[in-house]
Amino acid sequence: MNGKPYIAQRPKRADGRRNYDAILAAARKAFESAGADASLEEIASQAGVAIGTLYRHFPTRAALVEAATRDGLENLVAHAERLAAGPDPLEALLAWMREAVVHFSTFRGLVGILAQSMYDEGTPSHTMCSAMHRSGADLLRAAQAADRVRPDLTPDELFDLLSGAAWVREQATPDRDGSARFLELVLEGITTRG
Amino acid sequence: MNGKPYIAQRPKRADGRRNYDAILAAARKAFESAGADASLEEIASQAGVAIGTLYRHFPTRAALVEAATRDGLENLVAHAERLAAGPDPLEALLAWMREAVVHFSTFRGLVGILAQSMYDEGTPSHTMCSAMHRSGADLLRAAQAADRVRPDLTPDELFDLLSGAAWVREQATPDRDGSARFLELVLEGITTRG
DNA sequence: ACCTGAACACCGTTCAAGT
DNA sequence: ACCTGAACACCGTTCAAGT
Repeated sequence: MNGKPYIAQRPKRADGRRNYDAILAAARKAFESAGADASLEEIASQAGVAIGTLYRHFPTRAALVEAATRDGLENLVAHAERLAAGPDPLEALLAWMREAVVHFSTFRGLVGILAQSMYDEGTPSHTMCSAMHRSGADLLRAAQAADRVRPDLTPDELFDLLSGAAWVREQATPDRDGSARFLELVLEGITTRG
Repeated sequence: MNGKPYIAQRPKRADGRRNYDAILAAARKAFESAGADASLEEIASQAGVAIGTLYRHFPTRAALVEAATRDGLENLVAHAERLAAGPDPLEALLAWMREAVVHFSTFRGLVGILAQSMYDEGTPSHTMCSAMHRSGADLLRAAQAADRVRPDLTPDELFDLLSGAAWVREQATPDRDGSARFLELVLEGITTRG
């Protein structure tokens, strides 16, 4: 429909770059403690800038969230490539799944944003999400080719399972995090048994 | 910590009851279209009452959500009892799980509220949630006693799986709802195979 | 090119005045 | 016992004025 979604860019001028970095650092801290709907005014004030400066660099909340989580998604993609080179395609997939669940639940509300991004091209994180989606799909295909995962499982279904696990983790309290067990149970359902 | 959570009560006076019902109807509609964080002012205005009247009946958003979903949870408990009387304990559990997932995802944000209520006694829906939790646990225990479900699955784990499925459904668009398949895959992981 | 902060809009929440 | 709506607070968002 509309044009390309706005992707935040690190400014070239020194003062702009300093503020950009300070806002991102404050945003990550705020998201982790208050979730994806943390107060933008609070973030600006923690970063020591006026609210207009935050909006100049990140015109929408989605752009700020995307910038704050870009590194993590890139790491996930890079790690998938390293894992794909390993000997055991099932172990590679499982290790990546565990890592993905942890990243998806970095802060409350993130997994919902990622799930929407996956299927909405109008979203800042859509491109990164698609790349990550492809990484996971590649690992899945390899594990299926080796007859270690049921052949009828699609990449979309894999991501529903991962997102569900991440959501459980996002809801968890330190004393009660069911996401590891959740993933374990899911794996029982998708791995092939001899 | 603090006293009992406030549970909304249907008033005795006719005008109060009329408003109470109108607010609930408007709230259900608003929650379904805008999620659990729908505008309260909009709900009051749709119900034809002043904002103060909404607050008089439902002093917190949680109280309004609880009142709007109380019937559904009661039905779920009642249905569990009927199912428990049936001949096949696995079928009973599965039927109830499917129904629970649908109810948990009545509107965006509900499953998160329910998940919190399950473990936070300070919440209006805690009592209802606990009753529902017991219903599910009973069906689970019966299916395990019949050797149809893995014996090491706990009720808390069952609810994590149900909540994850409901969350996937909550995110879904009409053309893409992966929750049925999600549940199917989960069932592969928890049923015992001969 | 970047920053500031006042200004406006919207919504949640409370409460004094009413019937 | 219940209703009304003004009042206050808080936050998102824009924009004119500045460097």
